[in-house]
Amino acid sequence: MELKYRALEGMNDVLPEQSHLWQYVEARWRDHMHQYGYREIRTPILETAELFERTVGETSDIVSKEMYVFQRGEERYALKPEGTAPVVRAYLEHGLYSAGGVQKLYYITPFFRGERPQKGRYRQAHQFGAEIFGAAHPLADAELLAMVMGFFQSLGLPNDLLELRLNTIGCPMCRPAYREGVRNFGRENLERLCKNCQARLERNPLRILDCKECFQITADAPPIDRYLCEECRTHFESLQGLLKALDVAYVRDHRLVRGLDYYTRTTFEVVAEQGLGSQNALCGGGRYDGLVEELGGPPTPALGVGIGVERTLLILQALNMPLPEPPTMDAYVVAFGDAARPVALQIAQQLRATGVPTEFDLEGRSPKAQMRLANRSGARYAVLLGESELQQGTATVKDLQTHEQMTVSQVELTEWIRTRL
RNA sequence: GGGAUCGUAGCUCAGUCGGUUAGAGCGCCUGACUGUGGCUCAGGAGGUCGUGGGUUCGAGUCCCAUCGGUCCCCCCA
Repeated sequence: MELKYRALEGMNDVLPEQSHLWQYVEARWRDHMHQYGYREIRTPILETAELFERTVGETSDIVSKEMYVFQRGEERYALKPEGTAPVVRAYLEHGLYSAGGVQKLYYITPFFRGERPQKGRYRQAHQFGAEIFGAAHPLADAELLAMVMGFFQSLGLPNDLLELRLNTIGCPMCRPAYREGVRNFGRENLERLCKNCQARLERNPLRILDCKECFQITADAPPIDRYLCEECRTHFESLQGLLKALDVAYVRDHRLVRGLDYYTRTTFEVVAEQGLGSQNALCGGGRYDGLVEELGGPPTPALGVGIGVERTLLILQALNMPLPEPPTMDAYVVAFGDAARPVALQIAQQLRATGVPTEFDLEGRSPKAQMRLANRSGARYAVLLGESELQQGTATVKDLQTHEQMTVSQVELTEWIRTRL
């Protein structure tokens, strides 16, 4: 069929047959966040483009070629391409730091990147995010990672099907030296690197480490460990000790540098070994101790994670994890004949008001058709109303599983059904 | 941005070397049952074969273009 209007490339409708699955993982996430003491924050979809240019980085792929930017009057706006920067902006704008102590915030948000879509990658995607402000101690890193792995576990995903990859990328004190080290290594091997990496060697040398094309060559690049300053080194060692104590398995990945400029020290991601195709990262995150200050706030250590909702759903389905059935009706009110329809509607309303999910035919259909719909709705009980019931002030209740029928007075009907569900 | 692949009813698909009114299953609607579902049977609705152009006496089938889906590179959630 030729359609005049269709959803934009990479933008998906979530249809009723899938939406209950979204509700399920969202509910799990909210529960999980509550367990850990996070509170929800919701920020607008639009921000000034500059917010992301400053934080994510002008040279990052996200900003330089994937961000949706448009102009209206003098202002340049961007659809949020990630979740952290807006939360930091709100954190500062409303002075949340003045409450003192650690602030733990979570969110569920769409985000937008103009990429070519493929499995697990869309132009509008959604993420579960969690951010911790004001916690410099590695305890925070450890709790965050344990929280993330615990979330996947709570969805039934065995942790041994996932791989937590962990790295540290140092801080402004020690990273420059490391960047130079990698840059020098790159220059020494310049002609062997791919064109892409040759180009970014000057602007963002660390990115050559996670280039798949240059995987072989950069295997010999210097690891960061001997460049780390004392503070970064002890932070990372302490974190690793805590993870072991918590029995959180991880793999050290020297190449994990990530594409957002604001990260410091800890970086991590969780990849699925099967079920996701080539976009196999379920989540990514890390520490961003300099970001709050970068945006004009007080020096505030912080860290966070973004979990892909679509990818989570994909892997749950691919690995046949337990998922809820779509919700069904409990009752269906059937009217035999036009005279019964208004009464049937009233009774449906009563049932709904007492918390019984109830369906009712809105087309004035035949009894037969209504019964068919009653069956399809999944309702346990069909409430039948015809002339004789109307005269006697009763309803015939049919149990659609056992096929049993009985007469119940209209006054007692809602209570009768409620007690039997 | 580069590449691969696919586009026939709501869905899953068939359609033989181009040949006449384009089919099936599922789903949907109606009836068999003047007030009763799931099974069965009968009937019905629904497609300008993604779109545009070309070749041909004739195109769903061949050619070109274009749009869209899917997947991959890139990048990342």
